[in-house]
Amino acid sequence: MSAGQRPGGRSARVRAAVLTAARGLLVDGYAELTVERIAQVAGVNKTSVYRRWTDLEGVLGDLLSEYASEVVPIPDTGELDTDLEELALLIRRGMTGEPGELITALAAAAPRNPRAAQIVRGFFAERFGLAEAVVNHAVARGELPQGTDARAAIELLGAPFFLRLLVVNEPIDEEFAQRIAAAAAAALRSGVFNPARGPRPAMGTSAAPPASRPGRQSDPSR
Amino acid sequence: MSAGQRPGGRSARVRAAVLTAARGLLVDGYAELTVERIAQVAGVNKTSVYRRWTDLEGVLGDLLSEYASEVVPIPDTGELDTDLEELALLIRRGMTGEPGELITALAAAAPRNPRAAQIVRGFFAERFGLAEAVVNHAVARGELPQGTDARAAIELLGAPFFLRLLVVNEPIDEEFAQRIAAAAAAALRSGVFNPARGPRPAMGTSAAPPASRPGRQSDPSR
DNA sequence: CTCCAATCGCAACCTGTGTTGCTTTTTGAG
DNA sequence: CTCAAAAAGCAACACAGGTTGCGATTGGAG
Repeated sequence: MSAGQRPGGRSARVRAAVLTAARGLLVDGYAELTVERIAQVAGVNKTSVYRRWTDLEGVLGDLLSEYASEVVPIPDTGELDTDLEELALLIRRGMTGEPGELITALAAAAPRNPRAAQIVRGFFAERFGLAEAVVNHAVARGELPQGTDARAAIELLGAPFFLRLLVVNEPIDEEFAQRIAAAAAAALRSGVFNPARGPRPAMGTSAAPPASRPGRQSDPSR
Repeated sequence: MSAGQRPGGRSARVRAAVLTAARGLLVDGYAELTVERIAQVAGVNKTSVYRRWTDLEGVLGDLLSEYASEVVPIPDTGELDTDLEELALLIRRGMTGEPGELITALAAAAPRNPRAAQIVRGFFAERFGLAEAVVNHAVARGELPQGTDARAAIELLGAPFFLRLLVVNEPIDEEFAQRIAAAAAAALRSGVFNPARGPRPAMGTSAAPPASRPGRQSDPSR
């Protein structure tokens, strides 16, 4: 066996040039981003880009995987509230600036591009999985009951960032992050994510009638 | 000088045909959706579509505005928890099936298409605004303190649905909706959404400063 | 019923994305 | 240094999305 791939000099140079160019163009927004322009800026022929990455989204995926390989320091301050706050601030940093653009672009491509969808899904599956440690530590510490649904809690914590980034397009500042963290902490402590109680919060009064549809408007019209 | 627009017979027929065709194609997913195909299915020339709607996203926007004009019965059961649960189930219904595809498509187009972004933003600004009533009612009822940030609470409630719809692509079932509602209720009661800052026990309600207009924020920084 | 403007259909055309076949350069083992 | 394979460059092309100009239809006021 001989002659496998060959990531030697030029190939590496082309690859680096393309990724750098893509990164540079990305800050001008996804709207301006196109394979041809990337190739042009990189001083490379567009066929090279298409052959190596297939797609614009392939290039973006490569960029994202650089972030994915960065080690994120999952907070472990010894207390749930501060851990959650640190985590929220971390998420915030990963959602603003360049990585934010990257996520936006890939998320936008996802509905039309299965590979892009896969990339996004995989990335956040991993990230969320790591973040669950914050909740699990609190469980181990006795701050939260055993069996707390860490995944659901992390989803609750992360979701508002996506809402602002992808839909509402409002600024994501530190105060916002802090408030989300506090909300997640409150939800966690309320026992909502405890499998034993089910979705019922059981705060005060259990006077709610057991009717399946307690409200008055149940409108099947559509 | 007369003759304004003319939404008479044929125009109306074309419009209806296009929207129906778009709706029909949408269920096969956004990936299959294109102006040319819509025109073809509608039995209409593509130029007609482009002239009237400019864009594929324009057509989608029209479809969405049909939903927007539907009256949504904001829950008012007399209790915060059940109101939130009803609301969450309502959101769930608006996120699954056809409207879900519609939202997905428009959100995906948004980063490249300012008009699409505007449509999505406007739609949810209105919807969220209506939903705030649930929180405000609870405030009026004394279940929550004056000045509770209804908007933030509704964002917290809605966000997880978007996360699942747009990035993680996981099923959005009723149990999920119920749990999110419970989490939002817990966060609300914890006082996280009070302007006073810091978690306070709810229900207390005495130290409310004499704000001139209850539940009205004059300057949401823009 | 008549007639004009609004609207639609049609066909040609422009543009940018992505593909293909082939040539040229580069790499790295022998 | 030599040379075969790998990768990049180049140019022509295919094709879908979108635009434009013009003639044909149609709606509705008079």
